[in-house]
Amino acid sequence: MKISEASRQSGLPAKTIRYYEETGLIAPAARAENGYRDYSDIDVHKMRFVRHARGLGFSVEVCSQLLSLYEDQGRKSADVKAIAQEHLIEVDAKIKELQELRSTLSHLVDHCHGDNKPDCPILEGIATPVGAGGA
Amino acid sequence: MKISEASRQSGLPAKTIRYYEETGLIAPAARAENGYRDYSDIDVHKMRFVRHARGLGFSVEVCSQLLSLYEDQGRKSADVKAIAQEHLIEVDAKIKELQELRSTLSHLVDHCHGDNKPDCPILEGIATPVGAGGA
DNA sequence: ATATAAGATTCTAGTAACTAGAAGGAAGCC
DNA sequence: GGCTTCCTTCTAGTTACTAGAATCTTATAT
Repeated sequence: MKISEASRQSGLPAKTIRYYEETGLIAPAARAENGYRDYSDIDVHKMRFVRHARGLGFSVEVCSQLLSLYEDQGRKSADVKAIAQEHLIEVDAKIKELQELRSTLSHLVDHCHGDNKPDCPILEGIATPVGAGGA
Repeated sequence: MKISEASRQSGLPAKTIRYYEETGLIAPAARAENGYRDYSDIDVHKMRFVRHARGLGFSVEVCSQLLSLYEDQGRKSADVKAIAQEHLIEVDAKIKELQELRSTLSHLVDHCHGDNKPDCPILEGIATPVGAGGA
């Protein structure tokens, strides 16, 4: 099948498929006589794997490792688990960071009147965060 | 003061200060006779404002708007509040997205034995996510 | 047969927000 | 004078695509 059909079936934009090939995440596609890329169902299956892995927030580089493991019948599930756990830790850290940021932001918003006057606890809070100043 | 001191006091790397100047987020610095950038305490104060705003996750572009409002004595706090609220919505969306992703990831990790055998629910879960297949 | 539209190819460049490094001039200190 | 550090500018690399241009192929309609 041609790239547009592979795109439809995999859920990856055609541009992204070419990009993944160019950067080595997926293997170079077979070529039809006219030079067009020619994909098999297996190719599409791998694209979907990549799309789902990306959707879980794995970097392209890690997706590449996961795809290798997926294709390696002799893999150890421990290797996969280690990668996933490491990612989980990063995700947790990111969530925590965002929650803290959200909390600060939310407090600032709550204290701002939001009227025609220039007094603004949000701007003040940014300029002088609590615990950034005094003794 | 020179850029290294402004960097120290503001918490922004010198490279970042130059970058912010180049991209217009902060005004071009005054120059000493030798051509070195020369900063005042007010400049540093603005840098800190920017650093904190960035720390709250505002984009550089929005930081620029916030800085303008901060410098505008005739501002309306409603304008600031609108910007902050919009950002809060985005942060909430991002947190939700990460939490959902975390949940999926965590389930997959929990079901993987993590041993020497190739059977791996994580890889299977990526290849065929629940609810991606059948009737 | 031809006109045209859709889909394929490649290459370049732009996005966000820096960060690293190179080449070279200036300052400070012994 | 020499050494180290700091300053300057410019270029390029990072992550993961996305948009657009120029060109070629294929399919469809008349």
